[in-house]
Amino acid sequence: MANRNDVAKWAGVSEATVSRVFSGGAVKEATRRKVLAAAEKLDYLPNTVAQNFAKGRSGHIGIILPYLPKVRLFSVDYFSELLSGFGEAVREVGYDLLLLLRSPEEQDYSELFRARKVDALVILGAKEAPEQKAALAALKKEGQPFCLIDQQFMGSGFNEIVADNIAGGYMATQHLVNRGYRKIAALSGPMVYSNARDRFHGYKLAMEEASLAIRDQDLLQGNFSRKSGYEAALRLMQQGLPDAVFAANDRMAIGLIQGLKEAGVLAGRDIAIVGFDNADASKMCDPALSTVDVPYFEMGKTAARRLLQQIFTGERQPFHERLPVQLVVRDSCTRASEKITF
Amino acid sequence: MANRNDVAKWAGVSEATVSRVFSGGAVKEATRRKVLAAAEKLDYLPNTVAQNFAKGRSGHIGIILPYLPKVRLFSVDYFSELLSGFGEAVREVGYDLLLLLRSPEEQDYSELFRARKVDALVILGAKEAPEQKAALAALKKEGQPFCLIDQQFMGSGFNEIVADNIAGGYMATQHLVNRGYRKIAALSGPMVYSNARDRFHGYKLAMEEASLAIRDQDLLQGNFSRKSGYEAALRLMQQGLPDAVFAANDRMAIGLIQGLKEAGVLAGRDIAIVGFDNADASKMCDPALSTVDVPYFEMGKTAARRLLQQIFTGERQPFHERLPVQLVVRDSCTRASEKITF
DNA sequence: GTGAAAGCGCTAACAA
DNA sequence: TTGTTAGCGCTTTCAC
Repeated sequence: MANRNDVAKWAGVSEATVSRVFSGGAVKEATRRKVLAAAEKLDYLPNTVAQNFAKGRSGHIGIILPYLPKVRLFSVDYFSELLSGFGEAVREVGYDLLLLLRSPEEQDYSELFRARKVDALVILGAKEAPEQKAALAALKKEGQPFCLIDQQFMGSGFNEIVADNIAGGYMATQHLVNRGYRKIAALSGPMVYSNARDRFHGYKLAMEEASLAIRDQDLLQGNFSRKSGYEAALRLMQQGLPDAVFAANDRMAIGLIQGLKEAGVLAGRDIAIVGFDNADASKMCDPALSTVDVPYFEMGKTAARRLLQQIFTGERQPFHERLPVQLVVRDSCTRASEKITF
Repeated sequence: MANRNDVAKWAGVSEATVSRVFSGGAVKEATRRKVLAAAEKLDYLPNTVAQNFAKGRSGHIGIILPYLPKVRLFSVDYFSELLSGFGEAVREVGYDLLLLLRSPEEQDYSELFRARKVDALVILGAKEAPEQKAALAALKKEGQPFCLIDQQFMGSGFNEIVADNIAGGYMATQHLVNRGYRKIAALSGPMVYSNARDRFHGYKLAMEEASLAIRDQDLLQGNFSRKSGYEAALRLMQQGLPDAVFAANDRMAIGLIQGLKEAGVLAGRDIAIVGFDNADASKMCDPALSTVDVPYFEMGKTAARRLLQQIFTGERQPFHERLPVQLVVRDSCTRASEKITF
C-alpha cells in the first residue's frame, strides 16, 4: 500500500492537494479526478489514526454499557436496536463506535476524554446514585459531551434522550382500565432508574384518572429481572390476585406469567398482564405479552446525532428529547374470546 | 489538562522519560515516582490517538456485525456474552473494541485495515457465499489478522473459534433417543452457515448410531428465525407428527413450540423439542426449552486473545479452536411425570 | 537510565 | 486553486 507521497507524485500534485481531495477541500474537478485515479492505482487510503490525530480528536463516540461478568444487568433486549441507531447516525459523518464495557464502579468517564479515546459518550444504564451523579456532573463541568439514554436526572441539565415512559405506563394501565379491570397492581423496577419511576408514575396517573384505588398490596417491587417477576407471582398468590398487573418491563412480566402459570393462574384468562419494552421475548412467551413499544432505534439515532452536532459545533446547549411510545396489544391482557393472532 | 512537556518540566526529566513511564519502559523507580506524581498533579494522561499514531496502529479490534435496518438477522441472543468475552480480553492489553455495523454487501474489510481503523477483525455471522469467501481470502492474503466466530470455511486456513456444534447436535439428539423417541425430526438452519450444517451433522450421527431411520419428512428447513419455526409446525401438523424435533437454534424451537401449541400439540407432553444456544428466551418460553449451551463468553475471549497475540507477535499461524458445549435439559423434552424445575 | 531528535501521516494556516 | 510548512503528541533509535 502506498502513502500519500506516492499518490502526490503520481498525480503530479502536492501532498496537501491529495489531502484536500480526501477531506472534501476545494479542488478543481480535473485535479480531483487525477488524484483519485492515482489513489486507486496505488491502492491508497488516508490513515484514519493520523487524520484524527492531526485534527486533535478521536473520531469515536463511546458507548458505555454496564458490565458485570456472569450477570446480565443490562437488558440486552433492546441493545441491538439502540446500537443500530447509533451506527446509522455516526456512519453519516464517518465516525465510529467505541464499545466500553464498564462495571458500575468504574466511572472513569473523564479519563476517556482526556486520553482522547472518545469525543463524546453515550451512557447506558445510568442510575440515580450519588457517585454516578457526581461523575456525570464532573463531566458536564468539563464541557464534555455525553448523553444518557432513557434515564433522566432532574434538574441536572444533562443531555438525555428518553422514551415517554409516563405516557407508556399511563397507556398500558388505561388499557387495562378500559377492559374493565379494577384491581390493577403495578410491578415496578428499581426506583433508582428514572424510567422505572416514570413508568410507575404513568400507572398512578391512569389509576387516579379512573378513580381506582391503589391498595398497598398492589405495589410490587421488582428489579427488572425475570426472577423478580417470578417471585412477585408468589406474593400475589399469597395475598390474593388482582385483576391485572402492569409490569415495568417485559422480563418481569414474563417471570410473572411463568410464576402464576405454575400456580394454575393463566395470564390472558385469569389475570391480565402488560409489560414494557416490546422486547423480542414478548413474542416468545406464552401467552404473547401485551407491552409498550419503545423506539430504541430512533432514540439511539437521535442521541448520536445530537452528540455529533455538539462535537462539531462546540456548542453545549443541553438537549432533552422525549420520544413517543406505543401500546402493543397481544394475548396476555386479552380475554380468551377475543384472542387475536399477531 | 497539561501535556507531556509540562509534566517533564515539573518532574525535572525529559519528555522521553515521561513517555517511558507511561508505556512501561525501563526507568529508575525514583524517576518513575517523580513523573507519576507530576502527572497526577498536572492531571496528565497520554493521548491515546497520538500513541497509536506513533506506533503505527489503531489500538482497536473491530467487531463486524451483520446489520440490516429493521431486520434482525443477527441473533442478538448471545451477543452480549460474546461482547463481554471480547471486552475481557482486550482490556488486559489496553486495546479497545470498534463496533462496525455492516450490511452483507459491505465487505470493505480490507479498507478497514488499510485505513488503519483496526488492527484485527472479529467477523460475526459470516456465511458460505462466494463473495464472502473471496473477501476473506483477500484479507488473508494481505496478512491481516481476523477471526470468524462459530463459522468455518473448510480448508481455508482462516482463524476460527467455534463451538462443538457437531457434538451439540449429537448430544441433543442422543438425549432424545435415550428418552425413547424414535421418529426424530431435525429443523435446520440455513446451510450456508457451517454451524447449521454441523448441528445437523451431529443429529445425523446420533440417528445413525441408534440405527434410526431419517425419513424425508423429518428434514425441516428453517432460517434460524422464530417465524420459520412457526411455519415448520404447520408442516408437521399436515404430514403427521414425529416423536421429537431437534431444532438448530432456540428461536426456531420456540416458534415451533408456539405453532404446535396453537394446533393443540404441547411440547414436553405430546412431542419433545430441543433447541440450541441456551438463549435467554429459552427460559422465557413455555414449556422451558431444553437446549445446548454454547460458551459464547469463552469463545469471545479466546478469539480476541489469539488475535491480539497475532497483532503483537506478527506471527500468522492460523488458529482454530473448538469449544465444548453442554446439554441443558428443561421441560420441552421432559415427560409430564418427571418435570423438573430449573 | 536518561536525553536529544527524527519521524509517524495528516491538517490547516499562510503564501503564492 | 494549489503548494509550502509548521505543528499535532507520541515512540524510538542513538548517544551519552
